[in-house]
Amino acid sequence: MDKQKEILNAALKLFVEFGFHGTPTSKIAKEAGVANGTLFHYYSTKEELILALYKDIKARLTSCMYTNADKDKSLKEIFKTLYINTLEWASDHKEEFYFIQQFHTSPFFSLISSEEIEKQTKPHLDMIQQGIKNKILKPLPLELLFNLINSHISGINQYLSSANLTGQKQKKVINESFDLLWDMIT
Amino acid sequence: MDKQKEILNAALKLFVEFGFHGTPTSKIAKEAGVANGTLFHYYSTKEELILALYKDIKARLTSCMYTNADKDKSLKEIFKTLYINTLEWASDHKEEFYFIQQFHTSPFFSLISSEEIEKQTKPHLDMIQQGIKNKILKPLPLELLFNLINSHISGINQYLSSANLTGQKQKKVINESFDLLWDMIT
DNA sequence: ATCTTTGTAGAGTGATTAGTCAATCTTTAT
DNA sequence: ATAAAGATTGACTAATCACTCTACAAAGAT
Repeated sequence: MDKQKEILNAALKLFVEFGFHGTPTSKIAKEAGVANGTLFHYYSTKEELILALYKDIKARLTSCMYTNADKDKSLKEIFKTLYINTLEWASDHKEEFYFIQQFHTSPFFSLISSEEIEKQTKPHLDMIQQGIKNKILKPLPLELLFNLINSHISGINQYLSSANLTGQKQKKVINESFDLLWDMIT
Repeated sequence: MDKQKEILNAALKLFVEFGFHGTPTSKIAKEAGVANGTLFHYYSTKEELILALYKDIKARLTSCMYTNADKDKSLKEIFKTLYINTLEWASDHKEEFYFIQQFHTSPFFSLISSEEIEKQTKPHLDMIQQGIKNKILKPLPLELLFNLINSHISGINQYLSSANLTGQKQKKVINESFDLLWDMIT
């Protein structure tokens, strides 16, 4: 077992349950089954651990999000693939997805450089811009469309989390809610 | 000046900036211009203060939200009034609105009883149900529509927060985004 | 085999924190 | 005017926390 990963796993679990400052590093170490000092061997401060955890989770989400989003597909198909991938990842990684939201409304979010944020959002903004240029998407402000899509996904995820549906029904909701979104922005 | 209100104001400001556990009660007292003990005179624990602040802000939002939402108006008009009121309140009370989101993705949210939550959401769910019954809204699951509307508002608010528009343009965005939402759910 | 680097441990530390308490001040009721 | 109740203070405390430090073990390189 990789102790560093154990630390990240433990931190995720505890942060989601007790919050960032509500989780002492000592408890993280204990939950991970490592000594106190080991945690600080990998992450020299608690803040560094939090940021590393965020980046790790974000990277895993991004990676999963783009699977099967082949460039030869139509824009709508690509959009839909990203949409479905995101919601299914969220459903399979509830703690991780919750952590991202928790992080975004925490003081730690301001520690992420604007370049880092841009690097993450740029591909999506580019896609949207392309959609507008090709007259597929409505000629609304880029950021507005972006926020609309993101919050729509977040809303559907909240619904799926609260209503415990079977895999079949969940897929149906994801598919139909995509159409709602697509109709709204095209 | 009411010291209790000063404490809530200071707590709001600091919680938004530094997070719940990142803000010591001593700093709240100092920011509020009161002694340490005074804070604990009004709120016997920090947790109690956090919950009181949430309930206070939520009550103010709810109160503002329903102004001019007269019952003789059509459902669409009522929906639109609530929509606009919420977004304008959010724009005029950025810290408060941010605090609500921060609270919802914090461990403290689980301390709000389900009755309290239901009391807050019931009126909205009832309105949606009425809309479905009257065949105005699409026959989608109640909770789905509810989450869709909420997250739509949250998305528009995020856009308005980042794009610093003039009052005029902001009103235009609010109005037009309502139409997008309304078309989606009807 | 020996040296170097890296990983791991856990007791220890100084600073910080939520909450207490006894003393004073202010307001209200009679 | 006086008593009772409530408000305010700030020093104090016991607990907790992030982080350090020294010692030791494991692994890799030469």
